[in-house]
Amino acid sequence: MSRMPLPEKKPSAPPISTHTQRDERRRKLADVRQELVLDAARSVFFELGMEKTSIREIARRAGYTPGALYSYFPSKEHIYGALLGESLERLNDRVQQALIDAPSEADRLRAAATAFFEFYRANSHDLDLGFYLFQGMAPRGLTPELNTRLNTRLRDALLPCHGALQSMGMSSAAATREVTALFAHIVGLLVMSHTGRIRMFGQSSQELFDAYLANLLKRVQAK
Amino acid sequence: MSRMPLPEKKPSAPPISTHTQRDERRRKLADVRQELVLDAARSVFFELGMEKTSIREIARRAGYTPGALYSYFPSKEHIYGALLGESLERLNDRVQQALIDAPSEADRLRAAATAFFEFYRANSHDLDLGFYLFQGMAPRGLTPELNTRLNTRLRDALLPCHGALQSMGMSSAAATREVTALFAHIVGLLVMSHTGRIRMFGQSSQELFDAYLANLLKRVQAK
Amino acid sequence: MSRMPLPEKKPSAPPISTHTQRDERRRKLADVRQELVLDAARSVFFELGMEKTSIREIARRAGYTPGALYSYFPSKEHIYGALLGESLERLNDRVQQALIDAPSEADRLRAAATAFFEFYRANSHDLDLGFYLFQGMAPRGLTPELNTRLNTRLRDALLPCHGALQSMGMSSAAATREVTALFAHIVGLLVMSHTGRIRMFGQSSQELFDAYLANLLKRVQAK
Amino acid sequence: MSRMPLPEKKPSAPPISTHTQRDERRRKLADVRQELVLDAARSVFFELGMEKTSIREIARRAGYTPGALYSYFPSKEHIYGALLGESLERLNDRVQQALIDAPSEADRLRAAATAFFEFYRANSHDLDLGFYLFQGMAPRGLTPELNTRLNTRLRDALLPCHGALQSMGMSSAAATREVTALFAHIVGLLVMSHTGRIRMFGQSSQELFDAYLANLLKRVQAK
DNA sequence: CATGAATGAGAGTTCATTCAT
DNA sequence: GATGAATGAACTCTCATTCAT
Repeated sequence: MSRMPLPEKKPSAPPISTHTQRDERRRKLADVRQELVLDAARSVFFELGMEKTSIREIARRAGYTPGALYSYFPSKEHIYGALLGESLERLNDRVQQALIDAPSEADRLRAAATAFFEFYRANSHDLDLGFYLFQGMAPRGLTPELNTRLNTRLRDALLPCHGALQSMGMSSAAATREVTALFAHIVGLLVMSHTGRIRMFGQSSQELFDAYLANLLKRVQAK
Repeated sequence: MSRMPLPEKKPSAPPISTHTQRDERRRKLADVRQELVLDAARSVFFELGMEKTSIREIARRAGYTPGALYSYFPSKEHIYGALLGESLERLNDRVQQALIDAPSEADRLRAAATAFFEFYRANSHDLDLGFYLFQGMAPRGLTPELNTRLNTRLRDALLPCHGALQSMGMSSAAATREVTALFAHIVGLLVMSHTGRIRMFGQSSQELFDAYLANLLKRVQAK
Repeated sequence: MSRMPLPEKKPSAPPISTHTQRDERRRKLADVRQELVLDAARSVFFELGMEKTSIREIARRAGYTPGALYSYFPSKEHIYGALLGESLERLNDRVQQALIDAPSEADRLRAAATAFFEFYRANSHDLDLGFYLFQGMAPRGLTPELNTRLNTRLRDALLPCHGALQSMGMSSAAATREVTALFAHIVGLLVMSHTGRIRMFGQSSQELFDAYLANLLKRVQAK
Repeated sequence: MSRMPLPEKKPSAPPISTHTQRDERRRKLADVRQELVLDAARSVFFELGMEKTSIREIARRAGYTPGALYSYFPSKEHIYGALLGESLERLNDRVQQALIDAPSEADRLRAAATAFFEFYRANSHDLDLGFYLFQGMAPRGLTPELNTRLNTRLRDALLPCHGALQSMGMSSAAATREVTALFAHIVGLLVMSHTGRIRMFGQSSQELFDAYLANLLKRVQAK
């Protein structure tokens, strides 16, 4: 990402903006402004939820008029796509962070899985984002490229768990199966927590998660 | 209201419509028509999804004008409520059916859980219905009574699993915990199956469910 | 209004319902039920106001279905017409009542005018009724006969004032002028009281009415 | 963004649109269009009356789609509010105009009151506007600020009468009382004129107003 | 007389998106 | 790049009235 400095090039010439330089500046500005729109979108979406989020409101908070947003994103769906992208980056950050001080493989598994669970437990709206966009295999109105990128980042977030399981002696296939199940369990717990079903049974999603994780570890170590 | 019995039949007398008879006929007609509306609603909803379902479209398919629906249901949400109600009845039917030929308690657990899982796997829209209405503990625009009824029926569908677990020696509290986890796992698997995440990992929700169930049984029997 | 008893007529004959008798009975029943509808209409209208009054709600309170009301009144407007008719009867009753113990002509004027004012001050909805129906000279959807009857009863309620003024020496023309002005003043005060304009000026409609009446009396007696 | 000042004028240079100029032009255009909507609204309202005035019809006449009106006004009530605002401005204009050539205080009172009366007599729909919005102290869906502004302008229109009465020796409190009564009388006369009640009594609202005013003047001067 | 299902017209409002400027 | 006016389609819901039964 860093750019090599050019030590000497036309030192006497007045600093004329070249095409590339100007383009770069522009792109940077555009990026900053796009980020501004995303910030607004996130704030709206986190405050009002998916259904009540409107282009108008996002524009208002970003200090733009509705039409302006279409310079940055081709549709509402793409804004959500970008938000989801950011969300997945944050998720990966958390998971990586959690791994730093994990001595054993078992600790790595526990740390990564817990970070994953905690991320979505604490930020339920990030979960909503994913659900909104992944209704059926064809993610709403997104480009296949974006879709692939998002999928990859989701996988990435689960990779440490997979790695740990393998390191603990599991075959890759078995590890994948376990990771998928773990993922599903987490999602299930959180969805049901959101919709109040877990409270209905007098349970706590956290305890249930811990129990699942403990069982998983036991299973792995038993082999 | 009681009617004198006529010892000797008057076979020639024409069958006089009593009040109750007429009322009954009417109620049946009304029920039929309400069911017609629900059929239309279900078809719209299953085809277009919750978000794109509109009163207009339901009415169109039912052969009514939009306003007419309001004779049958006081609001759009109530139509969903009725749909969900039916769905839960079907779910309970399946679960009960599955229990009929289950000799052992372990079989009962397996049968009930599998029926539950299969119901939603095969009818993914029924799962959507529940999600739409249970956004947060306060189901959209439903009366608390209806809400309670729906919750109860959901619980009912899981009761056999709970019973089986207890019969196998679990405490009630532990059984509840396991049932909740089972429920969450099923929901997680199905939600992720819907959204293509499971295929993404090259897995099958059915196999994952079987594995979860097997583990659960092993855990129970180990005690 | 009383009905002559028929001392002896066919004492031996079995009491066969004649056409007229049956019709009479029917009419009475119809009247009773019509009154029931009006009671319901009044209660709705007084509670919810003109705008929120609906045929449905009236029917509901009267224990009928909407369609049934059309047996009694050809339109919503006619129900209002009937309500206004009743209202004017009550108004006349009050005015007549007030006159009973009025010794002098001045007292009669004061009593009648005050009764009129008080009636509408205390029952603001009765005023609304009149306004709703008399939008422009063509009273909404009423028959000319009903309209004339209503106008007559309104006049009747003001007649005592007119009479008193004449008895105090005014010409009929002058008395009419004064009565009209008095009526207008009352209506103005009440309308403005309704809409909060009088409070806005820190005044009370009652005091203003008293002042107007005092001035009127002074003017009459000065002649 | 700053532009180097050119000491020597380039008289041939074309007039460059500055930001402010463009903004101004835009605002003017917007104002014109808003006025267009108001014109349409007024025409609908004056033709069909308040109750039958719909956003759709206003839009149709203004050459817009319904949704477009919401760029100009946040709700139907706000359109009425704007209409009433204009109306009150016109009223105040008339009153001020009438005061110009009034030599004495008595003339001022007469001129102001007559202008007020005449305004509403000649433009009965302006009176309706006020009534629609001031149903109860809380003008429908208006902001408190707009409400206050409207109230103030109404008061303003009556202020000259108040001032004249004071100048003629009345206390402020007494003047307020008289102005309120005058206002009520005018409203009463006009309302009853509208609804045909005054014609019913063979009277003319104008003569009755003159008589009231004459009496008021007499009372003031008698003191 | 009464029902109650149904009509049909219409209400106000919202919103993603477009596009001339 | 940004504006903001405008579209056009859609939304849920309400209501007086009608009419076969």
